[in-house]
Amino acid sequence: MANSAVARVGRDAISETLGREIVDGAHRSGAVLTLESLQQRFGVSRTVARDSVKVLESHGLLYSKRRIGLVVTAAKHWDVMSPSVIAWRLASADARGAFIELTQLRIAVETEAAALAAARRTEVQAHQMLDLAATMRRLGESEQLTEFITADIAFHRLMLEAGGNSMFAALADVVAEVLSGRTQHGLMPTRPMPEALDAHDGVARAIADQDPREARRYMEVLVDEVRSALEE
Amino acid sequence: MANSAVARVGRDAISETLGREIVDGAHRSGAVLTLESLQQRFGVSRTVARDSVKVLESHGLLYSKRRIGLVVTAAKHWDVMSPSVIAWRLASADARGAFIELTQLRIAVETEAAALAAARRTEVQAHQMLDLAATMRRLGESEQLTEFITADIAFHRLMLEAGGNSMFAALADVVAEVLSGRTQHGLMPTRPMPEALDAHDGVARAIADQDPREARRYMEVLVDEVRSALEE
DNA sequence: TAAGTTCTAAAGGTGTGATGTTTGGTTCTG
DNA sequence: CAGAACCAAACATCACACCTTTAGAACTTA
Repeated sequence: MANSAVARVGRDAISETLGREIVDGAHRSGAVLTLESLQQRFGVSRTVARDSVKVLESHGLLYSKRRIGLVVTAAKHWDVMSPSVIAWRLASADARGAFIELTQLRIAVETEAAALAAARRTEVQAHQMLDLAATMRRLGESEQLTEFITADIAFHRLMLEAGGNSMFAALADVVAEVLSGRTQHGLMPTRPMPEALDAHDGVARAIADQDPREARRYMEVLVDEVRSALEE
Repeated sequence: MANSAVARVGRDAISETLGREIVDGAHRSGAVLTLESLQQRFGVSRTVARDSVKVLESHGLLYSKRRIGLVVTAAKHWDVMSPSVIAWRLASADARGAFIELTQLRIAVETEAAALAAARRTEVQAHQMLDLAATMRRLGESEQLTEFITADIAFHRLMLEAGGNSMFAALADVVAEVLSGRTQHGLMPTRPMPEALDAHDGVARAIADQDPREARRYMEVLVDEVRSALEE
């Protein structure tokens, strides 16, 4: 039953492919596709083509119009906070731009998240944060970069979740992406700076002490470093 | 061809209804629906039922599993930043909780956005911001609350867009929602405080002056007010 | 010539029946 | 009792028919 003429492809793969193409600019805003063309191209039935389109449509990448077809939407209407769109942008030609925007978002959210975490953290979370800060220091000073980043990600995720704001928590994956991407984008020294280690410590202690103001202050230090790295 | 037994309902209305129900907790995490049950309930064909499900699926509210059906996802997996989900949450029983989270997000993003706008604004945007700040003062002092809020929304939207970060710009609608919702949630005095007017002025001037540090400082003033209102 | 009207065909929307595919459960067997 | 074999449920996909909307062409008319 293999289709020899066309690379037969699963349902998700189609929206995945099209999503990447649109975000990548392969189809300009206003460009028109048709279900028929998708059926041809991917060798699938109308049902599957429509399913894929539905996904893209609900992320705002296109909309379908009778008698016209599938109209690609301008970037300003994309659901740019959705994990799928973020992933597509990070895989696009403008990955760097996306990365910078994500970093700016992270910077914005994390100072507030630190303060929130200080106000809301549980006892267990407080201990975990202190532990992670200590781990980061140890790994950072012995230059075990991979393990360091893992701990760093866990630290930030925990902090974002401890604040009790689900929208902040939802950014944990984004932050993880940004943190592990920093090395590729030359935004990270091979050896974590002592100031950064101190600041992580400070944040953890402030959160444990339930001191939002202090937590914010230390997080500002971290974030300032990232900002200046961004401006190079 | 009207279906008399069941209230026949359009395609979008179904995902809308189900989305609200799930977000509202009417279907717990792990609950299972079937396409068949949706067809029955809404009096639609499989095609339409599947379309609706696809939308919910791409926002992470459920996933479909063979031999099982449509499984409602835990809240932590929802695409909580997507405009649809935000709207559903704001229409749910926990609207207040959603509103608070959105406000926290707004607070987080806007300080950073002010600084970004100062760095990136065009000449035209600088003038518009100054104008809007002046308009807000006039309307605020004459207690024209409705018009004031309109100007307020325009001000914040412009600022968010001026920074050039598409993720910040995407929050403009959310911020608009929060700003106009403040009155309903008792987070806003009937007469804008003079300090708030001054701060808006300050932000506008700093952005016009391309002074990120100052823009951030004034925005902090605004945001501090909102924070304290939130803590009551 | 310009403006309005009618018509038509293109493209998505919806409905249905048949068939494929996965997979949780059940039953059978050694 | 463990594991293999089997079954049936529910979604996945396909094919096809028909409905609905609507951009644009053709046509009319002032």
